[in-house]
Amino acid sequence: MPELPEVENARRLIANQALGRTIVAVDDSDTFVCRPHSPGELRAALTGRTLTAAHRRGKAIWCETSEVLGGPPGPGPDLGIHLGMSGRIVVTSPDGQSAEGGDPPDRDAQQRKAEWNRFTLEFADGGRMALFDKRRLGRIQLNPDIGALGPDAEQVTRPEFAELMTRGTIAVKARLLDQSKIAGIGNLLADEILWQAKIPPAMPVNRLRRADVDRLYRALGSVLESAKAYGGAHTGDVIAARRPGGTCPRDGAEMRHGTVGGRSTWWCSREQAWSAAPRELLPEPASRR
DNA sequence: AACAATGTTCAGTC
DNA sequence: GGACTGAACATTGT
Repeated sequence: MPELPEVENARRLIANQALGRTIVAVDDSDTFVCRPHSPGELRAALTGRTLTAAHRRGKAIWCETSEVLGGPPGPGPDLGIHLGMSGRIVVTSPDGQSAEGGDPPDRDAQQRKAEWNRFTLEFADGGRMALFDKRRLGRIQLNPDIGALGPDAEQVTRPEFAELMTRGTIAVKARLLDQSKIAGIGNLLADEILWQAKIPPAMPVNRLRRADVDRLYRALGSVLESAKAYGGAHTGDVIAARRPGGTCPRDGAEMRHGTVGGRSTWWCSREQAWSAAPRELLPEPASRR
C-alpha cells in the first residue's frame, strides 16, 4: 500500500529513531528481497557502521552510513529501502518498544509471523530496525540507482510537470505512475488525482490541454497534502468508491472500472467520461480486446 | 475455490 | 526507443 505519504512516514521514523545506533548484526538471508546481493554481503557491508541520514525520493528511501571503526576511511555504502506493496519499517528501542512507518498497521497485531521480517539490522543497544513485509515485494539494495527516478511528486515544479505530462501518447494515468518520469504516485493516488482533476484516466497525454495540465497539477498538490494530513493514500475521497456499485462522491454517478497502464482503475462515468472533453479533440478510446 | 490486490522489474512483442 | 502485455514475487481478503 505504501505510496509517497506512507513512505515519507517510514523515512521520518528512521531519521528520528534509527540514526547513530551501531549495527552489530544483519539478517540479509532473504535473497529475493535483498537481490542481487548474496547472503552475507549486506552484513559484511553494514556491520560496525551506523546510519547517518535517511533520504527519500518518490517511494525510494536510502540511508547514508558511517565509516566503520578500524576499517577503511570514508563513509560506507548507502542502504536502499523500498517498501513495495506491503512493506513497513519497524524500529525497536532497547527496552523493546517499537514504532512503525509505512504500510498501515494491521488491526490484528497477533498475526505477526517472525518470517515476515524480511531484513533486520540489530543495534548494539539491543534494539533493531526491520523491514516487515507480508507480501515480500519490498527490496533492500546497496547504493540504489536514485537517478533512475524522476523528480519527487512533492517537489516537481509546474513547468517540469507540464513537460512530463504532455510528451508522447501514453495514457495519462500510466504516465502518472511512471516512476522514471515523476516519483511517488501509486495506483490509489493516481485515481484520486485524476478524479479531482476530472480527467479520463485513459486520455493520451498529448491530448491534454493547458487547462487540463493546470487542474492536474493543482490536484496533485492537494491530494498529496490531504493524504499526508489524513494518514495515507487510502484516505482519498474517491478511494471508498473503488468497488462494484460505487458511486462518485461528488455527483453520485456510477463509477466505472477498467485497466489503465496495467493497473486496476476506477473513474466517474459522468465527470471523467471521454464525452466530457471537446469532441473534435478526442480520438476514440482505445478498444480493448 | 477462484480471483484481484496498494509495486516493481524483466522478458517479449509490435 | 515508446507503448503495451504478461509473468513473477507471497499473502490476504472477498
